[in-house]
Amino acid sequence: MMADVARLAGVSHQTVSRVLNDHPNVRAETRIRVMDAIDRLGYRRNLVARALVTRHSRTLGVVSFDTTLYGPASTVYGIEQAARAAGYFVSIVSLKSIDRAGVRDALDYLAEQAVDGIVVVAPQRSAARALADLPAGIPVVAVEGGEAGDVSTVSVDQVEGARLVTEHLLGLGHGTVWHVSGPSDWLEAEGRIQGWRAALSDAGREAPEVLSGDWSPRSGYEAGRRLAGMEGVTAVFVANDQMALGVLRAFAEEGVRVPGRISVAGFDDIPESEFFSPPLTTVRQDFAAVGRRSIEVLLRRIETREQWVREAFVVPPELVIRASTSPA
Amino acid sequence: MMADVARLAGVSHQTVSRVLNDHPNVRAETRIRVMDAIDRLGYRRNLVARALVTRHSRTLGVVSFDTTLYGPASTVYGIEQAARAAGYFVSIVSLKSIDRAGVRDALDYLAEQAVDGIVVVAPQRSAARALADLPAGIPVVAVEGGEAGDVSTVSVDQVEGARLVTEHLLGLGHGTVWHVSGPSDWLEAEGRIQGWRAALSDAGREAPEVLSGDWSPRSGYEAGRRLAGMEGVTAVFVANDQMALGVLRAFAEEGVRVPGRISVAGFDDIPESEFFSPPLTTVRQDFAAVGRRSIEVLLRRIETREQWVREAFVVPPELVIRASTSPA
DNA sequence: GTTCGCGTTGTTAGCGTTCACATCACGCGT
DNA sequence: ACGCGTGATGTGAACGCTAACAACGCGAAC
Repeated sequence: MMADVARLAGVSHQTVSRVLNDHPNVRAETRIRVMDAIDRLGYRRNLVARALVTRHSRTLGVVSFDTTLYGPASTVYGIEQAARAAGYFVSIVSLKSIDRAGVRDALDYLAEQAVDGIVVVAPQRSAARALADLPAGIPVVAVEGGEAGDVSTVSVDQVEGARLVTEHLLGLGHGTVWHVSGPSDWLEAEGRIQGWRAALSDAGREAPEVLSGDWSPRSGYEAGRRLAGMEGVTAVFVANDQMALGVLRAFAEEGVRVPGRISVAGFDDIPESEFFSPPLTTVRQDFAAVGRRSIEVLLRRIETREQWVREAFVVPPELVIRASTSPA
Repeated sequence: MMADVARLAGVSHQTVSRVLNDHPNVRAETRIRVMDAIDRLGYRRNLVARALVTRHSRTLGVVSFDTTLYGPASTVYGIEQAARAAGYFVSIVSLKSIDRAGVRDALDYLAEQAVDGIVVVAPQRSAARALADLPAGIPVVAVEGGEAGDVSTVSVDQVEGARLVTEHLLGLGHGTVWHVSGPSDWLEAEGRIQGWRAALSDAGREAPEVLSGDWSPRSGYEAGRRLAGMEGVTAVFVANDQMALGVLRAFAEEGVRVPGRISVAGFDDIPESEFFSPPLTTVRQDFAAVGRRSIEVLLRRIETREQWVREAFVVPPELVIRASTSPA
């Protein structure tokens, strides 16, 4: 412990502390002597004791949902990188299902651990609602979350992304665009539906019935079977790339040529999309940027005790055009 | 803090502590009074102070590489679930590149935070080597790691998995099986090559030249182009599903029918594989089991101060046969 | 009726840091 | 020669909890 180092260096424990914290008022020679003692003893400061007195753990909590999926995994990755770069640890709680109680528990759990702040990746309405009753006093930022509660949010502009693909398809001359959506509880699913609807109505087209899936390739496959059997479908916007893969599979089985007979577009731009058959037109989300941004926002709140203003940061999506879409 | 609760409940702080720690010798009535005071005040104990005196943080560290990939992400997810179920927090460090220095830094970083134990997801030889010089005194378990250092390991039996696919292909009557491998620094890549070689040589066949990739769909695509141009290739075992997707894409472009002319098999069974065109024969790895098992091993080491024996746990892989492989 | 044991509760002393303040040496202005 | 400011260092307390032990009351056993 610190006292040992102090003894070996012939100084007081406080001086050792000063060296460790880069306090200016330490003579260069003393500093060297202390440093020397530190690595002679292989001393490593005890951050727990430090956290006790400073009341800062330099740990951030992250609550996320199924970090097995590409989106959340990438976001969490971005968060972790940014946090570590800023000298913070990241403690993760990954929920199986996001319901209000689950989120509450996770937040409590993290609060107990005395994290300095929390990032909640809350893509579901139910999760967003749980943010209404937060443990008091801990800064929180929501990623991909809704407007619930008194919390700043960072997210990719889903509406805009959906609008981009839909307009792309309409621009190719398709009379209308069908949509396979995500589960209705998800804010992202909702945003994509909104953008799709908006683009259609701006073009004076009527929105066809929405087919809905659960993000999984299988649900896309099932939607694809239905679409293949329908008349006059020439363009489909699928709410994520995994489901789009399922759609493509169903079309392949049914002998529906893509993009020959039906154009298909996805959302996310997972690494695989470029190699689907055919390569998938999709919307790229910069998850890393979202992660970075959320940490920025959170740290600003933590480090400056500034007057709190609720903000909503939006990261722009990017349309990636590949071979799965073509003129009508 | 605890004193407030004690005052409100009319007991000493120590009794509050006892209630919080489920100490047996507290009168039922007292316990109730204390509990009552606790949630009347919204009191939450300070785990930092607790950790300082108990010298256990109930936090585990996880060092992983690119948690964006399906395998690591799933493993980390399994680890987190298991750890939380056991009442431990999980602090994650996700490395961009795994070199010895990077792993060392991560371990140091976690050691400073006073984690009770560390799981290193160390699928690369260089990472495994870094385990040789660990911060002393902290229990460590390596996942997918090699035999380096004095560390227990938990992993899926790569050799066996590769053997299973290769035998499956040979059993279908293919004269030999080509292989697209992962990067040579990866232990998993090596294990898969080994199993493939073993199966071939057991069947008295010669192993063709290995094409090597970097796990990415693109590298699989490039290998696929090469294979498509070669004579007499009828079966290919690709070291992961993402690269297999690339291979399938290349074959589709070159007009090589799968499995008509060439059978293709992968490794991992990512959720997408079932919906590739054609659905991919592959080897399923139970990442969740690996995660759970590694926590079991680690906690046993932490909680019982038993004599330390190095162990290597192996989780069996499972062959999943789909439409991408057929008789020669 | 005294003693013993046991269940329950209280008291005190740290855990290893940092913070606030005290101290000391030294140089400078007057 | 004196006081005073300033930079370098030391001292004691505090952070909020648990461990160890002490103390107390009460029923059983002699």
